[in-house]
Amino acid sequence: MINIAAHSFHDATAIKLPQPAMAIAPMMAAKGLHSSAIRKVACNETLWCEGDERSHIFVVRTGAVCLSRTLPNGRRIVLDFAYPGDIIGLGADTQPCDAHTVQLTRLEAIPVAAFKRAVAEDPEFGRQASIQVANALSAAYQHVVVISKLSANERLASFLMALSRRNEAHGLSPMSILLPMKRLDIADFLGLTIETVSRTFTRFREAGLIAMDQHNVVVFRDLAKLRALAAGEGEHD
Amino acid sequence: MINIAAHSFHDATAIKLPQPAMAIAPMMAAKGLHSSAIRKVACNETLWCEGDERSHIFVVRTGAVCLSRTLPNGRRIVLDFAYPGDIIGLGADTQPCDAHTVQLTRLEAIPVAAFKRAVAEDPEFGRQASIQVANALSAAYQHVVVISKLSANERLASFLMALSRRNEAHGLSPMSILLPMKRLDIADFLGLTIETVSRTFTRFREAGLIAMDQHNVVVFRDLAKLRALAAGEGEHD
DNA sequence: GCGGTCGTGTGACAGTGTGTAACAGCCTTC
DNA sequence: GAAGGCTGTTACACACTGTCACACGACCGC
Repeated sequence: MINIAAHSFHDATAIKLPQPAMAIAPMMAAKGLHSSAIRKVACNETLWCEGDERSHIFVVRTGAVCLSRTLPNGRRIVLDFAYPGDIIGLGADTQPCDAHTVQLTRLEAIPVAAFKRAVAEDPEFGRQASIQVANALSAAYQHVVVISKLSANERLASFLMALSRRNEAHGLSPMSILLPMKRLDIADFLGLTIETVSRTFTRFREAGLIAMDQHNVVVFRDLAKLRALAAGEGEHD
Repeated sequence: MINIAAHSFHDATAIKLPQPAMAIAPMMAAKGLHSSAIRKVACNETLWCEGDERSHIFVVRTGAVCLSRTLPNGRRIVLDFAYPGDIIGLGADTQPCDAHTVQLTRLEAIPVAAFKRAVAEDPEFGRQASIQVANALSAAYQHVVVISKLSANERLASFLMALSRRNEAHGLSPMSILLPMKRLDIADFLGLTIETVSRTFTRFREAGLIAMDQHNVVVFRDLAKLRALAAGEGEHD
């Protein structure tokens, strides 16, 4: 359930935070762990459920994965999204959340046994994995901040800016992003309803902050203002 | 910033989750790490700030510590509380949050260097520390759930029941708890305002769910209903 | 005693976001 | 091309929580 990309979800405190320690990815490649089978998974398929014994570590190749929890009465919370390049399933032996695809997704599946062998052989490898978990924790803290103290406008801006920064980190343009998930997933991630998300998109369009030709493509028109919103500097105070 | 006790903040999903792996505490004792100096810290003192290099791992002996983040505009979010027996400061080398005391607190301070030596000597020790971080992540996920999907009533119930369970786990009565922190800390932890927290306490009293002679002592009168509330089973749906 | 601060509790009111609903656009299916 | 399902958008009344204001008690120094 550890999601390296989660670490990019830092707007309010982006400057202070350590860089995502991606060192583990090349280490995994060097160990031949990437030779594992590649799975092609349809949209809306469950990878694991909360409480499951962890069986594999997954590396997302294409598509997107959604990490969530569900309350007894059916209310769902999205804890994180995993995008291509992200590693999910690090951490404890018992899954702390559900994981399901939100698109047609290709994954590399690394059996936990193989992963643990690699850790046992090379302590540095285990150390890198721990750093990823610590980064995920820091990202979860940031998620708490976003949900508990930001307005709907600020939350959506924070979400969009995280994706923009992710694009930038991957050598793509930060001026536009592609939303692989549905409005409901965004709403459940930001602790809002689907209607509020929809309304906020509309407000951003009307205010000239963004432009949208399609439902899943966002072009940024005023990155500075969006970043200020995302950092919680706008509106109140 | 890792807080073992945080793990007890699981009401909605308590059954599914692994037991707090306290194995690391006796291991630390066995390694003589506990021989470190004990610090007596006044109320409202800062132990570290977000972004600081980690210098010590702390074991709380008495009192209570509050882990928080602050937004650029001054809005504060409490991420967790650490109580006697809890270990804080595990995880990454850069602190992901602030830490300050909310009471007169006695702490054992273990220098990071000594801790790292112990990890290098004994991989199992490092593994136990990683498990603590993973547990803290699971607790942070639960915090996201509480804040994003529960009502004010449910949030406060969730908080009170976590403390009740903690008492139970420590061999004390689950029927009453002591609140070491102020209303403002509780409010910032639950993503509410101090007024809402105050009103919710009053509502609980009037509904016969709790009794309070003093501001910081809560006696539970209807644990079953409170637990249902905490699990998000009450009210809506 | 007095006046000050701090923490807490309570009331009136406003505002944000929600719930419910209807509707539009796009896709698949027949 | 029509029917139906899914996703997204918009409108409006309502509820919950936040904001602002003030009262109360405990504690402290004068």
